[in-house]
Amino acid sequence: MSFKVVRTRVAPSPTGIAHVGTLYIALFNYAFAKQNNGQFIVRSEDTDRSRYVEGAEELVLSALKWAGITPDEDVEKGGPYGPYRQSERLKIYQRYAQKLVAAGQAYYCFVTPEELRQMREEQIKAGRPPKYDGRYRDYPPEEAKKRIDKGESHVIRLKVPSGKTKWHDLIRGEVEIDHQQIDDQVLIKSDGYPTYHLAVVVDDHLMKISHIIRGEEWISSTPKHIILYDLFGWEKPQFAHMPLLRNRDKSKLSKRKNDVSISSYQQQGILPEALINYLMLLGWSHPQKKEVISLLEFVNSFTFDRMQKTGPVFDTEKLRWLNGKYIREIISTDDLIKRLHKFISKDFPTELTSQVLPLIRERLFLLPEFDELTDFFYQDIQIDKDLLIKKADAQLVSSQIETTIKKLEAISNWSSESIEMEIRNLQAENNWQKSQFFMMLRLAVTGKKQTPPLFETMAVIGQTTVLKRLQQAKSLII
RNA sequence: GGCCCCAUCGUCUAGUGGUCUAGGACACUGGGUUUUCAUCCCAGCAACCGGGGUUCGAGUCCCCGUGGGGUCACCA
Repeated sequence: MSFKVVRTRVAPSPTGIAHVGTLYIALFNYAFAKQNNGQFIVRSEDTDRSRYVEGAEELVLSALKWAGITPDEDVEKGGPYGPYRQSERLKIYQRYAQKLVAAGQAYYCFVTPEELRQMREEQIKAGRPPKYDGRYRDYPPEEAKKRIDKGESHVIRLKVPSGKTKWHDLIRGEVEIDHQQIDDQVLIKSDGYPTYHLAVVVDDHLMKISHIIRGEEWISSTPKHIILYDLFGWEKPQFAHMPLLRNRDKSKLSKRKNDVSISSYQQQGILPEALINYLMLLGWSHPQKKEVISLLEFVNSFTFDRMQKTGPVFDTEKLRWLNGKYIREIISTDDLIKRLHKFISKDFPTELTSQVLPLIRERLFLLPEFDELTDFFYQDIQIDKDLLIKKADAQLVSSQIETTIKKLEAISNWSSESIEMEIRNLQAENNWQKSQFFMMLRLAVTGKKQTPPLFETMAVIGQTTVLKRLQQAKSLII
């Protein structure tokens, strides 16, 4: 290996949403580059004008940054090997394609897409594999030039040599593919844009990419790329083909069958750390079996030999657990408050945050759940009368509330400790059933069956409001 | 269909010939703590795709099946 610096890249095509699959691949590229003090690059693969979506580029970049996968070079910040947008590099691809034509390693082809389609149909009908028949392979260049000068539509195809391509894949070991499987690839389309295969090789070489870490779907295309490296006489990068993320039915992860948009996880209140952590665990495992892993730890401990070759199912039930774990154990309180900010209802009284947060933190798995866990602290509540008297008759409940009100009214230092003392004494003195009495109070004071611990909750709600709610509950019963 | 890749609990995975009556995590079930829920703790359920080899010994190596996936575009 004579690449002096490890440089990796991810090359999304701006065709819509920021996809978790892109983040997955980016994560491993980033980690490997950083581990080796190298650079991680994001290149925009926008050579398909028909699928181009305005704004998609920024979407991907901002999603990567949100996740902490910050590129060293990209379309926005540039870098020494720009431009990083393929549509701005058209002349470069043309030049290299022409070199191949001049060397007799590529050729002009005038078959139209319609003719190709027909050709394939006939081949399939005849039970043969659909393949370009190479009819312009040996077409005289002078003839071709004439037709081009007349303005005839054409493409440039690679004259794929016979033989086999073999490479050592960092994840899969030796892989060998016969060139028989490969058509004479189109290098330059009739619109003058390069195809992926030409552009990716030219750019990766020019941008000094040392390691190509990409999805398994590219394995069968790898010979096309290696052939080009060889034809140009360029040093070949290392290849690592990652397992493909799957749907539940094991098919390739798709937006039809799965939530694949990074922004959707942002909106659901998934922390970037949790998402990244979850992604690390798909196909890779920590040598000490750790499961909660920071990006930095991942960068330091990643190795290709711990990669699994099977495509993992992208099943996010574990992601939710990880998110809760980060919320309650990993990130700091101040940090949590910051992240909660855009999810908290505008009516929420900010001054309550520090008191409420400790009470609901361990109940919080997704950031937006904050509101439903805390609304009764500051909003008017609805009390279900039937639930109040479900475990005891109305008369008893009424007297329970009345006595409780008296006791609570008398408290001069309103705190969870003083509340607890009064209420526990009350329960013991009257020998009321604990679960009935406490649940009744909970319902009366919060309107909910499930809340944080009662005394602490009451302490936060405040003496006046608690008493008011108890009165209200009592009036419901009579 | 050709070619390529892959195959351990429902899911994510550990496992690189013997320590595997296969370990962990999520989920699920039961129990404990507890005024509810949640957290936490404990326990349980649950897998080496099948068949042949190689070997004293195979989840681990080889072959054949089977199954799944990917790919065969002027999309990436």
